[in-house]
Amino acid sequence: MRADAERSRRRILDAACEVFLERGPDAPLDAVVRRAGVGPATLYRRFPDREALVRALVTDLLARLTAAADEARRAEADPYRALRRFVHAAADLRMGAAIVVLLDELVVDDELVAVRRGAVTAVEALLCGAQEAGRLRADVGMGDLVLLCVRASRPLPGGLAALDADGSLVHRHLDLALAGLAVADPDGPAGAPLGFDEVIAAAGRPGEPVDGGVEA
Amino acid sequence: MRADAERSRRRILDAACEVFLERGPDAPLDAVVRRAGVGPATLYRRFPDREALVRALVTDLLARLTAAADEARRAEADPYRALRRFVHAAADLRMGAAIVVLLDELVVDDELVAVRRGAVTAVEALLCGAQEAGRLRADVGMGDLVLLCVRASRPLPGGLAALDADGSLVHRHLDLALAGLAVADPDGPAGAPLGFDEVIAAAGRPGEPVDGGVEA
DNA sequence: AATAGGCGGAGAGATTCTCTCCGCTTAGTG
DNA sequence: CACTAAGCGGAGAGAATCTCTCCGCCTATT
Repeated sequence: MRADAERSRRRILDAACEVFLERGPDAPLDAVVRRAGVGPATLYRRFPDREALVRALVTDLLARLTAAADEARRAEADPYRALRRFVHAAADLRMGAAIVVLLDELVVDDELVAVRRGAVTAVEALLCGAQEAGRLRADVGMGDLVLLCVRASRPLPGGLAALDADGSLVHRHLDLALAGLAVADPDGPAGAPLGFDEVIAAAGRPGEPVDGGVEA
Repeated sequence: MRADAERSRRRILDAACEVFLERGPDAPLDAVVRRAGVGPATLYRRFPDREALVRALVTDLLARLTAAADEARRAEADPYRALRRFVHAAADLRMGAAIVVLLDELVVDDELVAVRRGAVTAVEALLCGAQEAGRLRADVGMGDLVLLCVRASRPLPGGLAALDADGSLVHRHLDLALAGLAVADPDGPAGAPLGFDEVIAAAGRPGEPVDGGVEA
């Protein structure tokens, strides 16, 4: 693959990540094109349809996520610090996008299951490590962690996004949230720990129409 | 105003709140109409244009928010519990919507400034109370609190929304996050406390085009 | 029972989105 | 340096969506 083609591909994926994050998985591909600063033809040549783009984006992100988890595990001896390092990296990767589009827009084929399992395993190792070391409360689950990342990595709505142009606020708020996950418990959070499986289950069925309201 | 008209109005405002929250302030009014289960004419009769709808929604939400803050203050003797009660109420009100649309879509006239000041004052009282009582870390500001509420009260993207159909997860995660704001500090969060004024400033200018990327 | 105000649906006109064709540009190769 | 094949952006057709209005039926209120 030619160098400029690879560069275009990267720009499109990055743009798609942001756009889907901001406007949801149904965002016009037109918006992706504009954000990426490429011509429409370039997108459609590389990704024949929306599904192909989404799939490429998701597998790309999951792979990078797995790599980040492994890196964090290697780089930090203390399990809590490792988890923390990973969570910050995940925020930088805009992990939320992977999850959100993964969820309804795609039929989960074997390849996707495999790459997803890889990511989950790597992150679980971090989570369990921190818990076994007694640094993380026992009543939080993978799902809580994932949702924390999803919420944190979404860009702020509207003009608020400008507040975090350099991405430092995300990290501040992640730290605050992590402090809540650490053992130090005043009352403990309401409800039971949320597992990853429940998240997947919610994601399983292709996003039922959300207009709902009063149908028939 | 006739009873059914009042009911329609309420349904439209509720629907608009959800739709703007999910799809951003540029969401088609068509979608609001569908969600509300009313005819298009009903919306346009009540709110001549998008601006009128947004304005009504924002003032309505800010008023309810102020009421919630006062109620929390009265209902709980302990300042930290009062703050906590308020934050949960704010999440139920989908406070995020008020902020987001307030921010770029509207010219802030005097009425809006007044009602906003009312809300800010009420919430500040809660925050300062909890801090003076030594129950809340001193290095968090109004902006942090507001952004916490904004993040927490947004519906989860895509199919994840189904996870929290009954709204209980929001409260769990708010509790976790609040625990992070409480004094118990392992390291303290990165960065300086975020004030409310900075949030307003970010919001001040009407949402510059976000497509950006490579212009000129 | 009368009536004024309210309601939803159909649809015109404008806008936006998807996707393709085509002539120019650029990266890799000998 | 020249050649060539791959890549690129823009213009634009056709489809889809969105905004907003007219109109005939319905239903609170007196």
